Amino acid sequence: MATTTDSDRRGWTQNPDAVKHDILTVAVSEFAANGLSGTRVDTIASRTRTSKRMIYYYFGDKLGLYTSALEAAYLKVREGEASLDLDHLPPREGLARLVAFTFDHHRRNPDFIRMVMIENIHNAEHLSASQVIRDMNVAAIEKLSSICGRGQEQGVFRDGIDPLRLHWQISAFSFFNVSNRPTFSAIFGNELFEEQSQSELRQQIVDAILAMVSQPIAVS
Amino acid sequence: MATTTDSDRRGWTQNPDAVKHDILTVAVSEFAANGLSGTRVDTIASRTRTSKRMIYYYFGDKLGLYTSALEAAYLKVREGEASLDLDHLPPREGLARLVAFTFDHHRRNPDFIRMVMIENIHNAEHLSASQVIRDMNVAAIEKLSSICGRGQEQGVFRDGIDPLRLHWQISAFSFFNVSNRPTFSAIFGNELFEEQSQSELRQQIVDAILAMVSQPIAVS
DNA sequence: AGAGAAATGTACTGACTGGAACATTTGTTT
DNA sequence: AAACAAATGTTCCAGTCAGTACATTTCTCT
Repeated sequence: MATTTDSDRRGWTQNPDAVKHDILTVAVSEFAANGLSGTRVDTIASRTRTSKRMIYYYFGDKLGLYTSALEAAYLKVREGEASLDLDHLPPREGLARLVAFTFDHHRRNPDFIRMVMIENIHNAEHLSASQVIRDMNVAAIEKLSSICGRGQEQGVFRDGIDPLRLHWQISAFSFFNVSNRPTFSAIFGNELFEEQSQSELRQQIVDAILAMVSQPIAVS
Repeated sequence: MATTTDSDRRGWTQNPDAVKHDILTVAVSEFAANGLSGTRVDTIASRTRTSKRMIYYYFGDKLGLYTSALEAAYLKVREGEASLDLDHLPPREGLARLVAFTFDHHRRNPDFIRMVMIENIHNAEHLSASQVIRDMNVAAIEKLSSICGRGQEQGVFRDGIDPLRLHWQISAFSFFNVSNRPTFSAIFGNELFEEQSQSELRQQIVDAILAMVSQPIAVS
């Protein structure tokens, strides 16, 4: 709930950007909470400073709003990731930092995770339509690629690492940890999701990833 | 699609069990495809040999049907797992087999995965109500526990392994691989999901898990 | 200032959808 | 066989909800 900076619409002044932004913020939260068909346009409207009329005015229909909300969610999260600068770190530390960051970042952005879950339920058909999103994510892989490249040059990483697979693995842990928390803790209890355990899990994952990129060692 | 054994209702004979089973099968597939609020009771009914009337007769309301479908999905999948006997294998092989099996089993049961995804979107509130499901899953952990115990006795596994965390990690990989395939391949292409890559991923995961339970080795 | 465009308010509707009412048939028990 | 219970068929309805029609206000440009 950011204090609307440039837009304190006192009394009553037009401010299209603020209105759009307001709608999108609420939309993300509603869609993330209730899914595409579970969300009511009227509910979104009522949580907004504006009216349902404006939703249709700016976003056409429910699907248009959903797609925009999806993009907004991706954008916000990828922005957070961009703040991470790893190039000045040695490869192993850089990778460790990246993994730990990803783990935490996912935890901090449950709405984003939920939007992705929902999009997966819908077979990513709306995401596919968004070039914006594709570009952002490819950029994320490049960061990983660069670390891998440096690591291999310096001989601290093994050859033949596929950055995409690495990304897949890092994501798997970090994503699952948030996405499946409800069922997991309904079945096995909440223990794994308390702070202490989460720290340990994060460390475990960092170690696992590092082991995976290291020179192979025969295990007895 | 088992050939309805005891129930070929030729002409017109009552057969409550077959009707219930019929409804549940369709319900799982519809709910898995469209989510809770995205699913239409009428659609389920029309895909059934019976009518909407019977859905309400046996399951009360939409939520009741959904809950039963969820249980049915869990039951079917856990049955498949029960067929896996690992006690006669040495611990390392047993664990490797379990991990590989889990990976494949999840791939073979996308509807189950989707039901769990949906349930997570709903914060597991319906699953929480089902004692049946909790019991089944706890049983799954016990299988893992037993392998760990044997491995530690024999000195091939390190001490302090927590079976629950192990399960968490195995699930993370295997689940994510199915649940996030749509978004992942929309963004990065389908390469990782072709047979060849999937085999390699599976092996990679088996190795990672085995490394994790092995006696620790300092890595340069 | 005034005219056209952009933005917003208000009230409404047509289709969809979960669920119920009412009626009938099939099975079971004594 | 009759009476009761279980199962099924048919029809309809009342609430919900995405989307629209129509009217008005604010902004921008000349």
